[in-house]
Amino acid sequence: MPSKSDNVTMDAVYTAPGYLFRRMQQIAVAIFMEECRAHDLTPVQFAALVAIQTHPGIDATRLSAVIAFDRSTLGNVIERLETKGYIERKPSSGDKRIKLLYQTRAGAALLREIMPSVDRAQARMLQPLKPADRKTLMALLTQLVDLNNEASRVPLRAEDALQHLGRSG
Amino acid sequence: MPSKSDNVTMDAVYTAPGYLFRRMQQIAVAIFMEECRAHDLTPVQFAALVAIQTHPGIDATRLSAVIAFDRSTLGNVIERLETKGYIERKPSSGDKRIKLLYQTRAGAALLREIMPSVDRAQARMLQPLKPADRKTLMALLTQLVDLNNEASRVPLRAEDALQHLGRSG
DNA sequence: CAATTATTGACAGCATACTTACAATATGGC
DNA sequence: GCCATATTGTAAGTATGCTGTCAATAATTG
Repeated sequence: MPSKSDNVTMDAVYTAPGYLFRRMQQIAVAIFMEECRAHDLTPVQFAALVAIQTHPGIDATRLSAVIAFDRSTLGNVIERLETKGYIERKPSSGDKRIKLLYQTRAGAALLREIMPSVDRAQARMLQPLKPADRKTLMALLTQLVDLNNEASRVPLRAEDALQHLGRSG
Repeated sequence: MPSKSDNVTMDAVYTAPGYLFRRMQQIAVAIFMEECRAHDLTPVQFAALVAIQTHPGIDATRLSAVIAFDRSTLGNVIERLETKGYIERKPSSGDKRIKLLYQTRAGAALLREIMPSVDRAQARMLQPLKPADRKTLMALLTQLVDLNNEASRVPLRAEDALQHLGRSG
């Protein structure tokens, strides 16, 4: 606690949860990019590619809900994945507004190849902690993200994709 | 654990530390922006403003080390703070390359006014957890960020600013 | 069935975050 | 003092992440 109420110190930044979350995110991205450099795939593109593989024929709006991504941003991500040949966009026969997303053979191959690097990256992020502490941190973070889901601008809606699978074509 | 080794599920995304860190960062920024909407200041701009108040006459390179920010990004952040009238850039008498950063009266006033909102935002981020769990999470996260400091592209170097105070003019 | 409302994808704009490159300037060794 | 090297700020380019808006199309409702 600072001695004077109007004298802000750097502790107001360094001990703030928001600062630590941003810092950890920076570190996580740096480690991911370092491990996956050879595969030319960002963390976001990886998540999108996995989601498209898991939910073939999903559309962009539902994809954004499945990986808790902003829809506007996702458009560019999809475009990059398409340019690189990892996914395809096909018009829907039922709904002329939407474009269905499918993984290509190259996309599936890339995902197989990159998994070890991704696993290494994820392990490296937590490596400095003792195993028990890693579990504690992940448990608390999982809880917190879940309980704060509605606070983010793009809440996670993992179920929407399943609804979709039951209707479109 | 998936039953087939080549069949990736969304768990590969949802349980990955990197995904949780990104998600938590999204949530933290959303909460900060919501609480501080009236003050027209982003989390990054807030950190920069605090650092400039704490280290008057710091230059951009040292500032980037003090708040663990990319130097290129920081150029734009500084420009926005200057445009809004919260800081000033003055040439250094000793080194013609650098521009020294100072907080304006308006910047100091803004910082005073915004602190309650910032505190509220930081509290809200952790609120869903029990008090004991908040402490545990912050302690582990502080450790992890510190131990992973060198892994990020812009490691935190809090001391550099102090070195600077002892030489420039 | 027609009119309102909602959804979808695209786009423009702002703000981080990082990479590389560059010009101006400092600093070091010689 | 001169030259190789390093530092500083800036800019261009890429990639998220968000806010809006818009047109096309669907779905709903009177």
